[in-house]
Amino acid sequence: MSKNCNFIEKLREVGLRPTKQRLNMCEVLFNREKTFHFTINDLVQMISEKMNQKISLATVYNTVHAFEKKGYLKEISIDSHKSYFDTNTSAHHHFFDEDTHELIDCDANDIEPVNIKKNITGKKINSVEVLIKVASDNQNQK
Amino acid sequence: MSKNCNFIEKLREVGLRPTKQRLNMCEVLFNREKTFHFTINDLVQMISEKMNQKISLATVYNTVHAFEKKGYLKEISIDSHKSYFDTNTSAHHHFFDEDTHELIDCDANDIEPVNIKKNITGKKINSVEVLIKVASDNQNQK
DNA sequence: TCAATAGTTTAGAATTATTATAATGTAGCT
DNA sequence: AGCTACATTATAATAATTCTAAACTATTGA
Repeated sequence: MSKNCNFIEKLREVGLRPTKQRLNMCEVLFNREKTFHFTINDLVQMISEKMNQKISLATVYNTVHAFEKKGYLKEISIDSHKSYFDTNTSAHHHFFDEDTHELIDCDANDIEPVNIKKNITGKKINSVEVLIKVASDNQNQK
Repeated sequence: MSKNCNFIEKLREVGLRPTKQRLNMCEVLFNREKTFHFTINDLVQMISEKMNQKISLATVYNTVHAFEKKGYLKEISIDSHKSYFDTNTSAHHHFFDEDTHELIDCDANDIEPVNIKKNITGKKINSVEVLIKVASDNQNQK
């Protein structure tokens, strides 16, 4: 339950009220060792299970976006039909497994810093993201 | 009109029938100097103008996907709400202007080859894509 | 040249992901 | 306890995309 207190703190800090739903979301999202990648649908499922009752889709969308705006979650674009989110909000890159549709973090030393020689005049670089798509080695790959 | 013949050839080669609609799409897509980035909606607009009559959305979707499957177009994921396509199907990277929502090609020498030190066992790398998000330098950026 | 057929186009319906709405509920303050 | 502002909810609305089935057209071969 002490972690629960932490989540209450966390939510307060960013100006979100610690509601039952949000605390359950926190548990699912942040109470884990490793980075967690998910779609909204995944999350609705998992929270519902944890609460042992249905949570509204709208709540999950709203809250995920609130977390995102506050910098607790990061959106990742891989394919245009689904939004993936990442609990690791630091700058990092990804592998995407085209067979399983799974996202895997690269850590900083898996990949050398990307060296960009050109820049767009009057614009500043906000982010640099590398996406490495992988698939089964042997058989016919799509 | 000779370019039109080329397009007929091109389509035949990949097993697509050269219909009025597809030839107009070819004109819009491939009859240009520089790489072209577009969304389906952009394209419907432009083809309709060229034909001086409405083209069905479904036709554009079908044909874009046919071109994509045949390797004439490449899809690029930037934000999860829109699909962008690119007439440059070679491996290359992109700038995305968050102010104007414009995509800009990097050419090979704008960016040093990305050096990946980790690999996922049993998987082969299909593609490595870098997306550099840029926005106005001066004022408040989102 | 013409008809058969296999692939195409089309409008509109269906689907899916996401966002908006408006009523009801709840946290935090007094 | 009760007020107020913010949250949650079910449902409706919107947007992008895909499906469907009927009408159409390019190609082939008689």
